[in-house]
Amino acid sequence: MELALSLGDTSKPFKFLDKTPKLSSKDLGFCMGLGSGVTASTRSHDKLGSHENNHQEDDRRVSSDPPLQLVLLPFSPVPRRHQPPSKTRFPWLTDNLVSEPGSTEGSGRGFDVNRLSMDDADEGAALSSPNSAASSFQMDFGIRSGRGNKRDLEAIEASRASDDEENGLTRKKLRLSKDQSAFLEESFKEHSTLNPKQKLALAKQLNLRPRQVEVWFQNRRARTKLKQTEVDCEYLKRCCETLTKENRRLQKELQDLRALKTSQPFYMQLPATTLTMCPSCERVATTTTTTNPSTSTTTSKTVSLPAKPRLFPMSHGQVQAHQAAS
DNA sequence: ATGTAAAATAAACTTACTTCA
DNA sequence: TATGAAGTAAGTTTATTTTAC
Repeated sequence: MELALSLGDTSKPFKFLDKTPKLSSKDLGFCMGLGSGVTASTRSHDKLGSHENNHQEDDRRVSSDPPLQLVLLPFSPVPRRHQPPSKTRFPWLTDNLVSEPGSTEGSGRGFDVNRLSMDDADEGAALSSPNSAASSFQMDFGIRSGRGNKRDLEAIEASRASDDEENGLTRKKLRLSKDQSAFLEESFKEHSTLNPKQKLALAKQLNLRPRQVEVWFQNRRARTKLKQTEVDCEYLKRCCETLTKENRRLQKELQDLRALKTSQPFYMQLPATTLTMCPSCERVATTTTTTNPSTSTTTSKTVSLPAKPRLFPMSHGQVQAHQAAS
């Protein structure tokens, strides 16, 4: 049994899951593939769900079982490096925001990361407004005088703390405000990873350091993966229960058939037969093993049958025909 | 209602690895 | 081919919040 996880990156679907459901760009969902197969090689540090670097290995998978795929919400397409950004309703998540001269996109938001060099921006997000995190929020992130809740005040403290850190004082770890978190969540729904420009823009927008935004996304991805793993475990548990039930049922059926066999002697002459059904064409192949008493050798032959296996004993005529054939 | 320890959560850090120029 | 920068996943640490008592 093989489990593969895709945490939102449908740009790189599992190669062995050919029946990946098509998701629209607006779909929010996770993908999980479940199938049996053999991996020719696995990396020593094989990471759960880290499929993006395993394409070649995926290509070598051998599986005849139809895969099962679980789609969960929310889906978050992951833009890879050097991949063109997908359409987004977050202008700060597009390269258009900062690149095209003459472009009006992003200008209305009141920031343009092109004005910042990499270093300037990196430091600037934290230093832009040393003592007024609230007032510097371009999008008015909820820290309003007189109404500030606890977390809002913490956000102010966070800003000051980052200043302290950069002044060489002890860094104090503080939580982001609800609005900041919500904003980051919305961004995460659009892109679970950020390119540097997006990171800078988001940091500036939220009055956070780019490093804080980066860490938040890293942690968010980890949380997503953890939750997905929990969901997967539950799903596999249910699969296991179902298969256990089926196994018990088949064992009982086998027991019944054996009892029937002892009560009807002509069965004694029948060789042991293994039925195998091709999952694609649904044709049944039987592998019949006969033992020659005189030579004590075992011979096998495979017979393809057009129909599904019969669950009832053959008629007397059929038995005779079978014996004649063998 | 209040205090406190334990558990849970989330921000930040470290390390190992991959990709790419 | 070697190398360093950049980015990410995974694991860990630690500050803060929540919960149970």
